[in-house]
Amino acid sequence: MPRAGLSRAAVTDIAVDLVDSTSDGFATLTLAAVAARAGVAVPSLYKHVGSLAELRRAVALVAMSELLRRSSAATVGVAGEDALRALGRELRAFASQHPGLYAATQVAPDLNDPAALALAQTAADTVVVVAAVLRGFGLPEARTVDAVRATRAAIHGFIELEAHGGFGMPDDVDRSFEFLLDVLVTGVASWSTKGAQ
Amino acid sequence: MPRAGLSRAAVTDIAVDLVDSTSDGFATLTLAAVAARAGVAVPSLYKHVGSLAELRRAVALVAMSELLRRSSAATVGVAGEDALRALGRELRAFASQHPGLYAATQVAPDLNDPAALALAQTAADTVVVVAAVLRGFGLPEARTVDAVRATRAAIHGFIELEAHGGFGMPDDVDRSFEFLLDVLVTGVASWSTKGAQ
DNA sequence: CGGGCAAGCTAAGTATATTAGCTTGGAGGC
DNA sequence: GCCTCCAAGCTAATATACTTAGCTTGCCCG
Repeated sequence: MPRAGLSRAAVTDIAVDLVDSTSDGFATLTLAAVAARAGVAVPSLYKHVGSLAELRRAVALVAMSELLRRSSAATVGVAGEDALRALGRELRAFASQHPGLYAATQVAPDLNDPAALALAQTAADTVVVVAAVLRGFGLPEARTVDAVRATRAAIHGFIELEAHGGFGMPDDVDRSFEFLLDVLVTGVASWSTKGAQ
Repeated sequence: MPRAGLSRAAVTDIAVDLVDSTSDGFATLTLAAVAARAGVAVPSLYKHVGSLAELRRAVALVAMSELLRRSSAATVGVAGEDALRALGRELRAFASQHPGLYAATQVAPDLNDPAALALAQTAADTVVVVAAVLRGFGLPEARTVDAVRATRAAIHGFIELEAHGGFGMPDDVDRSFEFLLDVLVTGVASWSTKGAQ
């Protein structure tokens, strides 16, 4: 029988596809599903991947990289309020189009894993994008970290609640998200002026 | 051998204890652990509980009830900005003191489960508390739903990121949370005046 | 004191990850 | 062109889950 010709990258690709194919794909990812898709017995996967947890972190890295790419792309050449709104809308769009991958980006980077460095680095890079977006608001240096955290929290929380059916009747969720962006813009801007006094 | 004298409530109590004893207790809850604690074989639990999923929803109901109780208690007799801040701090404190139970409150209420009604109702009640808190801001009627969602999203997102180690260096997370509350208060207040014009 | 029911049990089936050890396809050296 | 060797595959086995089926028996109620 011919060999499948797998590799770590090929296995990760399959896992990414599976995760991306359903909304809770990341939580329900199994080696059995990956092996079936690869046309291989389950233990064979261990030739390419150390464990299910490691595979999940590999998927997380792919997902986080895509999140970073889209965040950057959506905010180049835009500044201040417009950039913040664009970032928020892009993140929500990504989560809506790829709920499984968005869930994967929330994995806690495990240390003592070689790929953990790359994952932690990519995660840090996405935070840098948020910080860059907020730079246009002229916040006092000491408040930048706070503003980054507040921005991430607000957008992530909205995405999370929306994805998990946390909003009862769908009273026009788009408008609610725009409201959230308004609150963020107004709130952050107010701090920037306060701090400037 | 004497009987353990279990009941649905007793089993749920044990599960709640287990969930509450570790930070990721809800995700790692197993029937094996519950049975061990109860001094009973695993299949015996099915005399009291339909499935692991149902038990998790029972735990979710307990957790959500406690969240509702504390939310209400923290905001009675307070109004406007103070109420919003008190609500936020209380939710974060609850999540910090009972991370397992907080995670349980995020379970999606499953329909076609008798207990689902109670869970959905309790969840709705907590939303009512948020709505009541925001009433003091004099928002236009049409924006109330948006403001409730933005408030829940911001606070929940912060708690989630904090719990999952999403904040790199702990630059004083308390201050960041206060910043978030400032942003919320300012942002929501601005909308209330805008809407009044 | 006896009947019956529900609370417990064991046994078995399914699904999952993981480890150990074997087999062999196929590329690279001679 | 053949042979060697290694890694990519395999089967077998272990461990941990949930769940169902069917049996046994403790114990309440009449």
